[in-house]
Amino acid sequence: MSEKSKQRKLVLRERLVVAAEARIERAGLASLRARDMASDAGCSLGAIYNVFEDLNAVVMAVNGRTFRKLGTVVANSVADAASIAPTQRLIIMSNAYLHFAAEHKNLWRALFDLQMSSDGMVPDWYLAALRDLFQHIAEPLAEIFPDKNAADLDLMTRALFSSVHGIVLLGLENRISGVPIEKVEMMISQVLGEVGKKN
Amino acid sequence: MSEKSKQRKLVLRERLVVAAEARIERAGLASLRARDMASDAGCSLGAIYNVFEDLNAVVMAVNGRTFRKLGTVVANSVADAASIAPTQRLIIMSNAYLHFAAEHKNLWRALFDLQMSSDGMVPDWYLAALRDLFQHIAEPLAEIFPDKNAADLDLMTRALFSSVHGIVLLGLENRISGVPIEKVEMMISQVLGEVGKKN
DNA sequence: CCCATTTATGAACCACGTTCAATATAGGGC
DNA sequence: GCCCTATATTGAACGTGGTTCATAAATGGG
Repeated sequence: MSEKSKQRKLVLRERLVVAAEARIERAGLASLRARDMASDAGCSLGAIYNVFEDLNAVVMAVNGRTFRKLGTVVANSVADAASIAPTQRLIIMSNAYLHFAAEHKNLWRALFDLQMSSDGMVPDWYLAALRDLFQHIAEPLAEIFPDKNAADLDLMTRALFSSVHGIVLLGLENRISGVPIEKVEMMISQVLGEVGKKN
Repeated sequence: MSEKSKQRKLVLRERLVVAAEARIERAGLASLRARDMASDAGCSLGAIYNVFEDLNAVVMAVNGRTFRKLGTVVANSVADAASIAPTQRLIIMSNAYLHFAAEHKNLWRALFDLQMSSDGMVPDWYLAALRDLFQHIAEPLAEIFPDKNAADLDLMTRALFSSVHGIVLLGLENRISGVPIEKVEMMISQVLGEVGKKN
């Protein structure tokens, strides 16, 4: 395969990912259609399968972008906050997470709605992005609990991430909550604030 | 429509729900097929649509049963625990929630995977079941925080339910955690334990 | 027993992801 | 520039699965 071919392949992949992302963002993962994507990207239906394994792979690529954006947003939220108390930093990051989820609800949901656990193949970038996210949480936690060992810290990191994720998830699910976003912020602060009271 | 007709309709509904439940429990919501359900229940394909609006409605009926079972399990876990400290009661209920989810993973996931928020119609029994669940959580919380008003308690109830839900959700999602169930119990205890330390 | 009305049936319809035989294009040797 | 082969592109066709509906069977009152 010539260099030009690889280049065109890459360009088409990009066009397809952009098209898929726009569709998902606008109308949700469930309404993504191969034929729509193809016409958005200005290629034939079959062309999708020349550059991607299947639709799932396209969505995974979209999820990759989303995950990177999410990571950036969370990291930036505490970038210049070295002097802020660790509990506050946790709350700030969680609020960044909440607002990203609220502003890109459909893209954010796609991160978790796409099932991939079935065949056990989780791509490396997914695990890496998750590790990065966890690392940002573990840091303030290590300040709050300087005596905890690595395993305990890891467990607490996962516990808190999961808690915040759950609050955001159900908070944005209007069938369950119908709670305005400021209330969701308060819920996060409540749970994290209690943890921050040390032992 | 005669009385006998209504009776037969009800019987068929029941047979279909049982068939759907078995399929979902065994292989997950995503693998439920109308044709399979019909042959399991010993009726024709079209008969499904005589007694249910569509497949979604069948799954909603299954979810109704699951939700009732879940409510019973959680309620029973603290039925004879009036003398136990409220924080412990919260932990016991959460573990009951965790174990129900772990033992009926596919049925439990179906509770949340089925999208219904789109057309805003949430059935009454769903909201009622949720209210019941929240009530069980609010009770120990009211003991821990006797000074909080109803609105604050409600917020904290939702926050803690969401937290536990998130921990269970990501804890059972092997792509993210791969954490054994005892560790998930520990995470729940950690988060709830901190809250239980009062103010 | 007959006819009207209700109920059940499954073949057919449609939407979609995916495939693949047919077509178009590209590239290299002369 | 001209073939010819290899590679890439295409979109019609296939398989699957939810849903519908014309037709057939069953039901029940007179």
